[in-house]
Amino acid sequence: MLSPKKQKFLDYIKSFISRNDRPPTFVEIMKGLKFNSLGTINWYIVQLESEGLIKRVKGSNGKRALSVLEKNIGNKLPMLGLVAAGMPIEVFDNVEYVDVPSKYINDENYVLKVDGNSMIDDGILDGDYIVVKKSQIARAGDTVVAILNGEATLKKYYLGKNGVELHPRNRKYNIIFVSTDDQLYIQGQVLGVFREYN
Amino acid sequence: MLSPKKQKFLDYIKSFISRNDRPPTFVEIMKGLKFNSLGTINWYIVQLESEGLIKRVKGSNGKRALSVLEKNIGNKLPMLGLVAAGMPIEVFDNVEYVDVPSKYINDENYVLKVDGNSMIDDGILDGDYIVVKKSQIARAGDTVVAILNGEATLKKYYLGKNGVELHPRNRKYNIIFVSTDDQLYIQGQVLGVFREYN
DNA sequence: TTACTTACGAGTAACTTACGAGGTAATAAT
DNA sequence: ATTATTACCTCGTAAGTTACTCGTAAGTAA
Repeated sequence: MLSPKKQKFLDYIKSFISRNDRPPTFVEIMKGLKFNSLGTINWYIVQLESEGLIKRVKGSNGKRALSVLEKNIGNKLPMLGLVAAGMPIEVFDNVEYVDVPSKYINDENYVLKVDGNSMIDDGILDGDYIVVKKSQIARAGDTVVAILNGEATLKKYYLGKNGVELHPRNRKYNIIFVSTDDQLYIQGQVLGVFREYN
Repeated sequence: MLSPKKQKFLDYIKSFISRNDRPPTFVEIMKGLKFNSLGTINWYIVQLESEGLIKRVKGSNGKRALSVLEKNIGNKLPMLGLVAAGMPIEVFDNVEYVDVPSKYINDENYVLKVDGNSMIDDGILDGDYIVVKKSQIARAGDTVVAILNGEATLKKYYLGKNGVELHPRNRKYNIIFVSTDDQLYIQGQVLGVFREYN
């Protein structure tokens, strides 16, 4: 938990970057935050770096520059894209971060937005968000994001007599029996679902 | 069991953290709780720590050493009880705190666990958690927690020709037309739903 | 040179901790 | 019926630590 002053310092850097599309120099921070010494700025930078919240990188022209790591963006996970039945996952180019319960915060997790109704009988509706944990394996009964022959899909994973079965949860769709000819990758396991009302 | 004064003290810390995203200083607690001595604050802290409800993070002493145990930390809201169709809300006596997206953290919100299937067609299943905002009013289309003649229920709120209608979202249940003889209290508006998989 | 980053020593205010003392109120002992 | 005893709570202040700030100087890359 960051002290208020460090938080303010970090917020300034973030907002500077979003305003100017480049990180501030030490002098700019000093003026913006009304400090009187570069030593103070450096002290904060060292502190924040040691706490893993920012890192220093070489700027484009060789001068040093700061960059803020994504991980400090609140209790948020990247929403990587849409998952819809029968389509590759559509990845957004500018990733949004969405607020999730803090227990899900972890490097292995990400968020997808659900497109379509293939899981409607499990209460996963079009437009819901799912928290996915990267994982190549699944247990029977897990809800998983799978890539079958290049197409992504959200299904329940089961083991039947003849191997893996992917069950949609919508009576209109059929169970998929995965044969040995098929290429199946489990991409992740669904940990949670959430939905917002306005 | 905690004495009332200690409970109040602990509650103050918890609510401070959820309001400000950081633990209070001794002075802040002193002012907030209208004590006149830091010694009193320290006495409570020592007491609560020895009862295992609080811990100090920074070893010996130092600034901002106060921190509440994980159980109470973070983005949690009280889960006040169960809401089931046709029953008063069942209030738990020892309130649990559940993790929710941080945007929902605020004194007006709380969490209920859903018991029953009256909203299944809206993807709200038995066992799901709902985030509820205390509110006596509702807009048409809102999902609300309402008390109708003493019975709590989770329904969608609409205005029909003859006044308020409460719609379940399960074909097996009927729409409730609220008459002027009925006592209807809107208790809160549902802001979000979430569900966990194991 | 110019524009910037790093490093260091030292000071101060903010904050926590320790300690001694005292004041109720309830229960037990005389 | 008075007096200890104990648990619970409150105060004031001194001492100890840390977080933050400064100024200055040296280092590094275009």
